[in-house]
Amino acid sequence: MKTRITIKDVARDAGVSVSTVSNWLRGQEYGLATATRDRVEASARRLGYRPSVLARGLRGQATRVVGLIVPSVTNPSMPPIIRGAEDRASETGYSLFLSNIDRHWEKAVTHSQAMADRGVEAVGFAFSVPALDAPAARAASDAGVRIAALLPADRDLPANVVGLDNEGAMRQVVDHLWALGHRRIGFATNARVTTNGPRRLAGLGAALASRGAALREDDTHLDPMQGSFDTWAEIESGRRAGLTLLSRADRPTAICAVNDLLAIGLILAAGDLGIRVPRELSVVGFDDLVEARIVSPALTTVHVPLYDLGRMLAERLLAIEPTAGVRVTPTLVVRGSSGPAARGQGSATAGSAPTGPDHPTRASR
Amino acid sequence: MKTRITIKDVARDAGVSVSTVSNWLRGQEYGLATATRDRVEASARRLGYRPSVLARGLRGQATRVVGLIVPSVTNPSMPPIIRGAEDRASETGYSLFLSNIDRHWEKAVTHSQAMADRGVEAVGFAFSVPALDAPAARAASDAGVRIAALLPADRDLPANVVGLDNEGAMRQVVDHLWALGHRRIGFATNARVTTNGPRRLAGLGAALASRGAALREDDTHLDPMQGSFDTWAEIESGRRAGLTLLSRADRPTAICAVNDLLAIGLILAAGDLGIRVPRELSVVGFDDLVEARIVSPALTTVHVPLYDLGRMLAERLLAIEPTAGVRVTPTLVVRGSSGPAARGQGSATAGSAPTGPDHPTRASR
DNA sequence: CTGTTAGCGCCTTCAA
DNA sequence: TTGAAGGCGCTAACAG
Repeated sequence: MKTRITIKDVARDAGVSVSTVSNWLRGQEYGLATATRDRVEASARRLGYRPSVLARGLRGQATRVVGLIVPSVTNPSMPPIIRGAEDRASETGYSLFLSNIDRHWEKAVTHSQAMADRGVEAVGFAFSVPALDAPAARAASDAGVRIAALLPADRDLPANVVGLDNEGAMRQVVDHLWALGHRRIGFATNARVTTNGPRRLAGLGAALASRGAALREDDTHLDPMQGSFDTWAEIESGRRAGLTLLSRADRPTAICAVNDLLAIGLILAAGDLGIRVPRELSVVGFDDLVEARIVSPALTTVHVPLYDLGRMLAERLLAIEPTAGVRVTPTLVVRGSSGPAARGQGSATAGSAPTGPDHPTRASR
Repeated sequence: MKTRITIKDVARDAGVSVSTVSNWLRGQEYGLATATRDRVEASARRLGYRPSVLARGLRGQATRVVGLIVPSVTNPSMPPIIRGAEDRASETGYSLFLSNIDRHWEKAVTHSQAMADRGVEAVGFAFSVPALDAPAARAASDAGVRIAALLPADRDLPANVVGLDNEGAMRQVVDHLWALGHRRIGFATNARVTTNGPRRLAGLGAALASRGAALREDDTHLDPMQGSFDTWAEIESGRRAGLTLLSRADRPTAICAVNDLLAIGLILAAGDLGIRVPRELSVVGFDDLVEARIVSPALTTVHVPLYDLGRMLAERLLAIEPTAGVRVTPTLVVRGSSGPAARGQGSATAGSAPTGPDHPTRASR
């Protein structure tokens, strides 16, 4: 445990005053005699001097730290977002505080305060606050910290918000399924997906309505999903939803899931019931996680540019002035889990390989 | 952007001196008159005072921040580790700096310096440094920062190391496969898995040798895996390995993968080649990611307690004094991807369902 | 029991 | 072009 070497040590070693070293630190703006500069630079390097960001921050300067609060690190959609944010931040020499709240929303308040106490310049929320004026966000901004968030894109898009256009995405999903002949499309979600879930459901309903069809009440299922918070639990919730929606003779020919995890659960449920995907049932997910390419059949899903979302969020965290909100419309990627609607509802049609026909326009895994 | 309220404001408001407030802050150790304490507490609460961790840190106190450097956030084995570390840290009121280096090992140095500059008390490395004396770790400890790491458990287990017993795990794998009649067991890895990979390979060899069998050179494959760093790329590298190892009439009856991602790739490769798993080929993974339960058949794999590993690592980050190293031996979990060895190598035996027999001792998904 | 004082490492006027 | 002094918010002696 060496004792930290300070600006003073460098000054003494170089035979100059501390402020000279300080000037040198802050760049060449103030003209320094080249000789002096070299001396300072030499001793700084030789001593292995590293300025203390702590002390700088204390003086009201930039601490070069931003915080990110995520609802759940283990949710597979988060890592790409985190990576995007971290990449963007570190490009500008910033570090990232990460805070996982495991969907205990009340923790967001304490964690954002903890961040503020540690002098972060800004804190970002990844899908965690329903609105920017939620308690956690308020706590942060009361502490003089900038805030930004990743949210569903509603009609008005506040500054510093990266908004996900759920409705636009669901419209694409319906376009796709409709073209395949599906008229009865169901929806599976759970109580966990609180911000995007309702929008996706509403988006599905609206898209169907615009074609004169309707979303049947009994074709939607919201799993209560209490207890464990982990990824597998979310898949299981999709499976339960699937069991409920599919255990009827009169069932939809396609089901959209609120996210890929649920969709994987739906595929498992279909397997449990001996329903073949996509021949007898089409399944569409949301997010386009790696997992979507692992299940079989591979999932037709809405590709959300998670990494970019993370970058855009960090962008707003780093900006001094509020930045205009962006609306991001994700795009559908078609894989093996969706196919032509079965003629008679629930009854299989003939032919084709188990994994379904490989349509040329389809994405490979 | 309010101006921050300081200890001085509280002091003035309560009509006491700053040091009285400071004493109050640091707990009741110093006897304070109850009346004074109440007054201070009241004004602090009313003003919404929050002590600055920055200033405290400057005074050489605890900053209550630890750092964690991970090779890749998007690698599915990391989130549980991060969650474990974050949970443990926040239990004690600590915050976590997260740093993603996307397997650019040289970044570990700059990032751990950046953390040190920001006054972290300790930095942890998750599988990222081959040894505790690597440059990044050295940089941190030169700056007077404690360090800890998650590493393969070698013979000697230094303090502050959480060591994973790869050899013990591979022994269990071989026990299992051997009992199923497998005598030729292959191994698939890639150039990315640098710390655990070689140990797992060696462990497999040793376990086979102890039974008088040998690991054949041509039954092992190391995919170079250049380019993209994402999860799917790792799965693809497993697929390439599988294609190489399995495209021969004379092939092993079982293959172990260095991790679950590669194992999933092996299953895909088997599918490509029309080789049925587990009837004609057994596949065993490592890590027990959620993904292992998503593929079909579900993966027989080594369950690594990632969350606990994260906690144990954080435990060492938080401890002032070096803590003894721990050796963690993961345990095998048997699922659908392993089964009895085919009689004639490469030729299928009769009977059983496509997904393989559901042996009673097997774990369900 | 409470107040005064002197820094922690750095930056920022203001002089020299 | 360089130096001296003061202060950021807090703690830690030491007085009172």
